[in-house]
Amino acid sequence: MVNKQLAAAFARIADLMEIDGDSGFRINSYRRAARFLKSLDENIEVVARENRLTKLPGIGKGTADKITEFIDTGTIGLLDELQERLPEKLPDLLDIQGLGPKKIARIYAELGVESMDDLKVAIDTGRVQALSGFGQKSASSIAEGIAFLEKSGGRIPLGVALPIAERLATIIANMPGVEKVAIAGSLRRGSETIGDIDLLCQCDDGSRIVEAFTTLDEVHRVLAAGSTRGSMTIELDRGRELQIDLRVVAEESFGAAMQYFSGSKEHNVRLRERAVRKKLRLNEYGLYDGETRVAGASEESIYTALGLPLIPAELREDRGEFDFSETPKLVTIDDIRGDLHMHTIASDGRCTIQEMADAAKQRGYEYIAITDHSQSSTIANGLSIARLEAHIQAVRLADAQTDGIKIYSGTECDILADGSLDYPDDVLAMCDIVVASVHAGMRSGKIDPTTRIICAIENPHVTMIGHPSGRLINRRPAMDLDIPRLARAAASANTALEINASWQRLDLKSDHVRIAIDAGAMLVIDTDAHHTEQLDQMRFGIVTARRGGASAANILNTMDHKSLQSWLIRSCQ
DNA sequence: GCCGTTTTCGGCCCGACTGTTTTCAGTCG
Repeated sequence: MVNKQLAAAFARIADLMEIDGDSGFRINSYRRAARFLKSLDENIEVVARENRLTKLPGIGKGTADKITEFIDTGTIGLLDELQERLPEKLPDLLDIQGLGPKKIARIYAELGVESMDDLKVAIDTGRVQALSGFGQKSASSIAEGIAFLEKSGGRIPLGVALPIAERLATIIANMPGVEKVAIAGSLRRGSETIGDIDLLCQCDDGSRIVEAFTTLDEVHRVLAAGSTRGSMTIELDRGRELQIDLRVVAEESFGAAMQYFSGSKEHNVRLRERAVRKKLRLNEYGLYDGETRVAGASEESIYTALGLPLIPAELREDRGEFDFSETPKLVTIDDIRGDLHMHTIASDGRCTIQEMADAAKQRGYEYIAITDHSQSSTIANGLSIARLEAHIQAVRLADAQTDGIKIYSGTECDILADGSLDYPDDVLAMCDIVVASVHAGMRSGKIDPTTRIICAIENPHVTMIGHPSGRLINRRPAMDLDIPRLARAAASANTALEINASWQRLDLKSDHVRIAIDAGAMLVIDTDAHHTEQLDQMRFGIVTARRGGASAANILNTMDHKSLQSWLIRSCQ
C-alpha cells in the first residue's frame, strides 16, 4: 500500500536529514507526516486525487508535493539526493542507545564509519575514544548500546512485560518512604508490544529510592541514576535485555508525572503545544502559569485546565482524541459477565469442564461457553461428531449440577479452506455457541481469505468468528483480510467478531476494533483459555478493546445472561 | 516544513542525566 511506502520514505528522509544536520523543525515535519501516513486508514492516492492532501494535519504544500511526486513517479527527489550523498546503512546507527545524529555525523565525517560493523571496528581499534569530545566512557557506552540492540530482539509482548512491571512495582511499593507506585508508558496505554517499562513512584527522597532501584538483585546494567530518575535493564530469556525506567516525584506532581510518562510522545507534544497556546507551560511537575502551578496533582486537573475532558490513557496516540467533548465511556473489566471461548481436556485444554466453570465463577462471571476444537484440528485433538455429542451431554450435565453460573455447550469449529465449516449444520445446531475460526491453510488461498471467513459469518449457526486475522504477535503475520468488508458482513449477519484476549494474539487488534465498531459489528472479548489461569488474560482483551474505542454496548459478553440469550436467538435467524 | 483565539512571519515541548567539559552539548523519554 502506498501509505506505508510513503511513511517509510518520509521516515527515511527524516533520519538522513538528521545526520545531515538539517533543521530540527523540518525533520519533525517529515516525522509527523510519516507517523500520520502510517496510521491513516484511507488510501492516500484517493486523498491526492481529490485534492485534499493539505487538509490533512501536519501536511502542507511541501509535503503534499512530495506525496504527489511519489504517487506519480514512485520516488522522491529529495530522498534520492540524500541517499546519494550519505551511506545507505548509516541511519541504522540511530537505533543505538546513546548515539544520536550529531555524533553519527562526526564519526562518519572524521572516521569514515558507514555501518554498524565499521563502528564496532572503530571502537575496537580505539579510534572512537580518540575523537575529541568522545572519551573512553562514550566508546564503552556505544559498544554496550550495540550489544543491547543485538540482544534485545525487538519489542516485548504486553503479556510478558506486564507481570514483570507489576512485580517490580510491588517491590518498590514496599521500600520505606514510598507512598504510591504506578505503571506508566506504553504498558499503561495497553500497546500490544512494548519497548521498555516505565514506573513512577511518589516519595520525598528520590536519591535513596533510585539507589535502591538500581541495585536490586535482578539489575543487569545501570543506564542512569540521578536524584529523580533511575534507569536499568534486566535480563530476559535467551540473553535478551529489557529496560526499566523509574521516576520519583512528589505528591503535588504525581498527576503531571503520570500524564507525562504515560505518553504517547506524540500525544504529549500536542498537549504541550496546547498549553503554550494558552500561555501556559506543561512539564512533568505540573501545568504552570509563569511560576504558579495551576494543575498537577491529578491527570484530570491538567486536562481540565487545558479545556479537555480526561482522555483515557489507551487513546493517547494523537489520533483524534483532542476532538473529544467528553470522556468516552470505554469498556472495563468490571463490565465483563462471561467468557465464551475456552477449551478443556476434551481437546487440547489442560482442565476439566468443572474446573473451568469453578474458576470462572470465582471471577464473578454469570456464564461461560465450553468450545473445544472440531474434528479437522487433529493436532489439537479435535472432537469427532460422536465425541462432540458426548461432550455436549457432559457440559449439560455439569451445567445442571453447578449453581451460580450458566455453562453453555459449544464448539470452536474450523473454517475449512473452501469456507465451509468442519461440522454439518445439523451438528452445529446442537451447540449453544459456535466459534468459527481459521486454524489451517492461512496462506494456501483456495479462495480469498476474506471470502472464506464471510462464508462462515453468513452461516446462521455461527455465533462469532474466533481470532479473525490469525496472527501471532512477533511470530506469524495476519491473513491478508479486507477488514471493513468483513466487518460489514458481520454486522449484517449478526455474527460477532472476537477480540481474542490472549496476549500472543490480541486479534482483532485495536485498529480493526475501531473499524468493526464503525461498521456496526458486535464484538466479543474471549480468552480462548486452555487452562483456568489463562482466564485472567481477559484484561489484555479489555485494553485492546479500549484502544479501539469500544464501550460496553459494543461487547457481547457485557450483556447479562438474559440479554445474551435473546441475542443468541436473534443472531440465529 | 507547518501553522495562526496575539501572528501570513517567526515561532515551533520540556527537563534529567551523562560525559567531557570547565559551562555545556548531546541524547533520551
